[in-house]
Amino acid sequence: MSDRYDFHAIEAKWQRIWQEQGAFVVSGEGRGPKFYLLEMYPYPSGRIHMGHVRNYTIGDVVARYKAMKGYQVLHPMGWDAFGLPAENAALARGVHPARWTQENIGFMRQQLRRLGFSYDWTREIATCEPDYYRWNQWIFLQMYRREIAYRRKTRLHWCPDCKTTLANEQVEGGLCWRHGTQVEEKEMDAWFLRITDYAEELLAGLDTLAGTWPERVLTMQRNWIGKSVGVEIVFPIVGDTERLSAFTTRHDTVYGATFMVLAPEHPLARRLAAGTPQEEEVRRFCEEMSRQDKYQRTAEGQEKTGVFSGRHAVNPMTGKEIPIWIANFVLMEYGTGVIQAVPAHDQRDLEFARKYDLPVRVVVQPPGGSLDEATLEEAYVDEGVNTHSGSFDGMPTPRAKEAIADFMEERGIGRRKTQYRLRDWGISRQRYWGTPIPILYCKACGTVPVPEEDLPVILPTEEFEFGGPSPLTTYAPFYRADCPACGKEARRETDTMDTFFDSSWYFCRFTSPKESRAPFEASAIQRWMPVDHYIGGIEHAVLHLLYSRFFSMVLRDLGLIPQAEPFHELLTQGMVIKDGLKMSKSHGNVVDPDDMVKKFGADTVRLFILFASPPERELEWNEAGVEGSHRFLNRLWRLVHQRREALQGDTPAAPFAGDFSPAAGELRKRTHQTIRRVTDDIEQRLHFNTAIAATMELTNAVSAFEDDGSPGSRWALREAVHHLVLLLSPFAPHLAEEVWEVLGGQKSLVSCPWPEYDAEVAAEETLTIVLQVNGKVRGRIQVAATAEADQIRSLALGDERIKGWIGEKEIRRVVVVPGKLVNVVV
RNA sequence: GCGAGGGUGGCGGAAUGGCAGACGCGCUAGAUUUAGGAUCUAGUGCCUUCGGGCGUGGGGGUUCGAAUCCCCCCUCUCGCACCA
Repeated sequence: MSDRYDFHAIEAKWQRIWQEQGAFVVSGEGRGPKFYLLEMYPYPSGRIHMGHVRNYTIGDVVARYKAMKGYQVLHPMGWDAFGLPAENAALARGVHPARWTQENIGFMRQQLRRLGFSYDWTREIATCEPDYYRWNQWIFLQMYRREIAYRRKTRLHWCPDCKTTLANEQVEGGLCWRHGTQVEEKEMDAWFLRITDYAEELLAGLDTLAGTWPERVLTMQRNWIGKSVGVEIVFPIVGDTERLSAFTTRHDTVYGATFMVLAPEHPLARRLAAGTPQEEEVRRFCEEMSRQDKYQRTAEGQEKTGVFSGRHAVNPMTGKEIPIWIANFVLMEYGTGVIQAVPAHDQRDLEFARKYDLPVRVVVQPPGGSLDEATLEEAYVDEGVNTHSGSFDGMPTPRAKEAIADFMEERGIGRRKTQYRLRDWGISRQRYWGTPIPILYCKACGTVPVPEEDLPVILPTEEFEFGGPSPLTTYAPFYRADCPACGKEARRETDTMDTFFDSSWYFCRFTSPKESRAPFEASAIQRWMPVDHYIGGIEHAVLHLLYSRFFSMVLRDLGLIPQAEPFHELLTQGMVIKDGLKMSKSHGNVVDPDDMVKKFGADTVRLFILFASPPERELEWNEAGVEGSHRFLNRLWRLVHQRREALQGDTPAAPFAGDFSPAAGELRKRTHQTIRRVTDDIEQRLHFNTAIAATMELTNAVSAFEDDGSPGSRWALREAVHHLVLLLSPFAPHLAEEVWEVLGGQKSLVSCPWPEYDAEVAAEETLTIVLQVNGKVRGRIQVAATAEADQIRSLALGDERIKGWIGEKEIRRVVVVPGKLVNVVV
């Protein structure tokens, strides 16, 4: 053993040994209960970034810790290998997306290996391999058969930079999630997955995840699903056979509906106005609206504008005729694209009514209040008691809702309805680098699924021209096919799948990645699913995590997996920050993990990342802090090196029968207290920063310990260092292994059990009691841990300093908290 | 606007009703060294008349005791955003 901490040599050595031993390979029914630990697999963009390193380091600590605790740990890694950046790279550098992707995977795999992560590399998958994507196609066919996958023509979000359509979830405030480009609208045929069929279960499942998923993610998914319970009310149109249906959650206010409003895109908007004096005005308004950017037009705070359609509807409850308007603030996508406007009880409707001088009618009074419709400035939106509502007068809001809904259903005026904000998931992408959708279009037979035995539909990897439309659309060997039903010529679907399809079930594939007859093997799924602990970035709170939950429900309904929720515990790690900004290329503040590993070693980088901040919080990158972590590892190295002679000998596994000096006893106490602290910090809240701080304190105690050469002293020293190394091994595994070997450890730490603490040794025999007078600290005393409250009380009152502070004052109360403090109130 | 999470030394952070600032960084002084951005030792919240006083975004409250619980306000980050 050299006296220099040669981290390059040490890390390379142990990475080789782990690989040779297959230290992390999982096969068969291993010892112990299962633990499936997964980190979100990366897109092979070219290089690992600090966010990956953080994500995977956190996961690796948990994996190594659980393995030492006796679990059989499944800890796989793979590549989310389809996607647009590969095509962009092809355009920019003339490299085929397949080659670019493969090269990136090769490079990034080496980067991950150099960080010493405990992956079972025999299970590595890449979604761009036919072995993988054929099962995308197979799952798609099962969905098609069950009508979960369907095709329809619709308006879709189109990103001009991606040159493809986007799912609702991929549009953020009207901008492309990847490019930040204004998203356009395009009408086209596309494949959808009926995620809305699972809206209710997706919502209900969130309740079962409370406690194991962050509240933030649950809220985001709840908001995204956006459930509303209400009534769809039918309003006849005067002089027309058409009727208007409007969804509302406030059917209790229907008596106050004094006008109707249609979205400008509503198909009836222009037709209703035809032949009225307003026809021209309506035409102009609708055209102007269609020219405006929809996201700006429908943004909150936008001035409400509209036009009268020239026609009237009938309020089915009052029988009164009410005008039909067309306005910018009504969305065609939500509900029916028509609203009943109740200005007294809806702020938007009130603003609109005041602007265009439409009637306001109060039908709900707050408790004790009396709203005046002539002077009302703010809509009353809370619950109250119905008024001016015919036979429903005097009913409190919840009862009025029930009674009015019943009444409407009996008369056929309306029906109860649950509305969701969630839309079906559009998965068609007009791109090349993705899974081909296994569908054929035959002139005679129509839409025909590719027979399962013909899978996979292979994505051709010829040297195409990239940059324009997908080369699949012009490459005849791909799109030309025979119809499996009639044998005549058919055209193959040339759209590929959204890559979120790939990632919605990859965690299942890891359980049996080589399975060739099915997407995964039943017994492997039984053993390993669900993922016990899933770790990744918050950016997938809605996208990937919602889609994966949906897929799991579908796979369960297909009888392929036992349970619906795929991820038991979820940890969303915080961002890596530098100079107050997210570390990213666009901010120009990127620190390359490779540079750091070269300069300080993988163990240092891992340790710093874990030490600087708890996992769920942001992490401020600070190179001085990295040096601090490096110094700590160096200090530990030197400590072992300097005391090498003393440290070799009987391991603490062999109990020591003799006596310990007071100093040795003190060190043993610290050792066992540290085991307890580190274990609790990992187990209870994954706070690695405080766990590492505890190991630093023990290191300091070992440094300060003066070895008197006696057998007891030697034994206590060895015990401390042995345990210290075990405790550090999940964080800095290479150094720990190397030191362990020096200490005389016979086998790799990977197969060593996590240390247990001895509660008796860890116990404090005396405690420091804080003495307070009126809540202010005025002194401290040492008492035996076994001391009773009465004893502590009299010791405290007898203390000279405390006597001085009490003086002549009258003691009003003495609070004694055994083991903690005494507070004298005067 | 609604929802979630934050605000503690010069910095990252610790303490979840009981000693505020563990641990680390940085800084100061000293030792050692040819030298050091290496190592070791000591110190390091602010004020102080050296008794002590003040201090966890601000204000109020509960309590013997509050960074921690409750109410109001300010502020930052993220998500949703005219959803009927």
